[in-house]
Amino acid sequence: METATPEQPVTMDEITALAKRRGFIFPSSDIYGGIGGFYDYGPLGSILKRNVKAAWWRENVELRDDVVGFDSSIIMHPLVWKASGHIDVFHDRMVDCKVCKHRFREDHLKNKEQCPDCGSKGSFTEPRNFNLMLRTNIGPLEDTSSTAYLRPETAQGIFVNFKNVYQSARKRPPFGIAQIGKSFRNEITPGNFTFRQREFEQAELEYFVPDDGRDLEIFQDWVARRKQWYSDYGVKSGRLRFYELPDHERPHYAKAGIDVEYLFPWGWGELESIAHRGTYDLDAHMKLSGKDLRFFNEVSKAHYTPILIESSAGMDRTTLTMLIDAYEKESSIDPNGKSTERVVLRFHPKIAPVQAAFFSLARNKPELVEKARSIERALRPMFRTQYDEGNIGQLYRRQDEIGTPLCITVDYETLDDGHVTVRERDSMEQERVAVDQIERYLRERL
RNA sequence: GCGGAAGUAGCUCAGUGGUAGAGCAUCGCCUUGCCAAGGCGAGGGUCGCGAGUUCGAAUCUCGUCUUCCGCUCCA
Repeated sequence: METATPEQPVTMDEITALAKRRGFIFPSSDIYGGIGGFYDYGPLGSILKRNVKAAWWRENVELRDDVVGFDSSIIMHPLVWKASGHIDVFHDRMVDCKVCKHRFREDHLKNKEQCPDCGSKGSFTEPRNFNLMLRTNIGPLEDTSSTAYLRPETAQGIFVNFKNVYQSARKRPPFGIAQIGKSFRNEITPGNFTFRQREFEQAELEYFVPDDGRDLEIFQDWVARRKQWYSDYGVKSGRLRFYELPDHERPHYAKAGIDVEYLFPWGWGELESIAHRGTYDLDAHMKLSGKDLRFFNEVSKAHYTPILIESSAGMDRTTLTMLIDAYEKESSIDPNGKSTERVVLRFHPKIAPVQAAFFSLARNKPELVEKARSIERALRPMFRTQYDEGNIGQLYRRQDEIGTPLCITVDYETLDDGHVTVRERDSMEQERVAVDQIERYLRERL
């Protein structure tokens, strides 16, 4: 069990408990005992994740004239995975040593009879296939000719549509193609809540660069953009690092690579990988498909394969990061001298599942209830709102725990002076605002 | 995959062979009325699942599944 540290005082127990209690994330198929590596997003979690994805899409597609969006199918032609190398890489034949229980790739063993770790002879199991791609069958016959794979990454859908996209969108390098979608991997050991799942969602941007020597500059520019994005959405800088991959951790064709990592309660974990991939991916598809995916350089009068700068971010991991990073537990002493605790999620207003909650100070006074409900109803088209009623202290705490930035309360005076109380989540400070100004007030703050 | 631990209400747990419980949470009513946990009431569990032993199993036995921790594996 991980321990709380000054840098990351939250424990995963607190996060998973809150996630379930408030309806962010549940184990998949809960009533059947769950299924390892799969999770479901509840009413609040589904909005949170949607908001995270929308924030990524807004920044990397909508606000850029050099990036276009894309959405490819999950199942593709099996040859796609042949060209990408996934069928070979993800198809390792593994043997286990029955004595020391260690597992090895068969093709990595120098001596097929002797275990390199414990020296036992003849202790290996029969080689078994470890296919990390999830498999299915196309058509009703379950024979090998119909085997297909659920994509282990979304990127290949972009590569194989590369020509369709740039021709129809009339783009030439430098330009990017972005996609958010589900991917699947038969992870041997899923774990750490939604961090390592067998079904997960990726946001990938494939940026195609001309052969004019600006590839490393564009790579660095992208890293800076991503830094800014995490910072804009309030991820604490002390819990975020950009790990530069040394030569031996990168593929031979890659000139640079950076992992974006977050300090999770169990340690540093990868959120996103930013990679210089050279011409590797397009070359591979050109070779297997026989299609020409090159451009013509008008200056050098030569054909060239665009260089690829890839950014691949895990949306479930980013959502989990937002949940963990926003989590704070405050202890204070109330006026009666009693120690009291407050759990608050300090979400950025753009990703908070509920942006503004509206209360009636009394639930058994119909005129207050109706007033609060009608204000909430009027603002619902503009903001993510919620109506609630009851003990005011409880209402505030409940909204704190789901990260609602602003609470608006209708009280007895509202009926006389037309003002409501607005209470801010982080400072807990209150101010009176005229009802006819409330929309403008929220617009400035959310 | 290996080792260890744990599965009883939404949550935290009590209950060691004899009619399934508590606190919190949820819902309703009352009360209070700006920073939670005042009153009354209600709903909610084939005790993870399956066999076995027994007159009788949450409890004993076996199997199985799931989760967590550590290792292993893995980008």
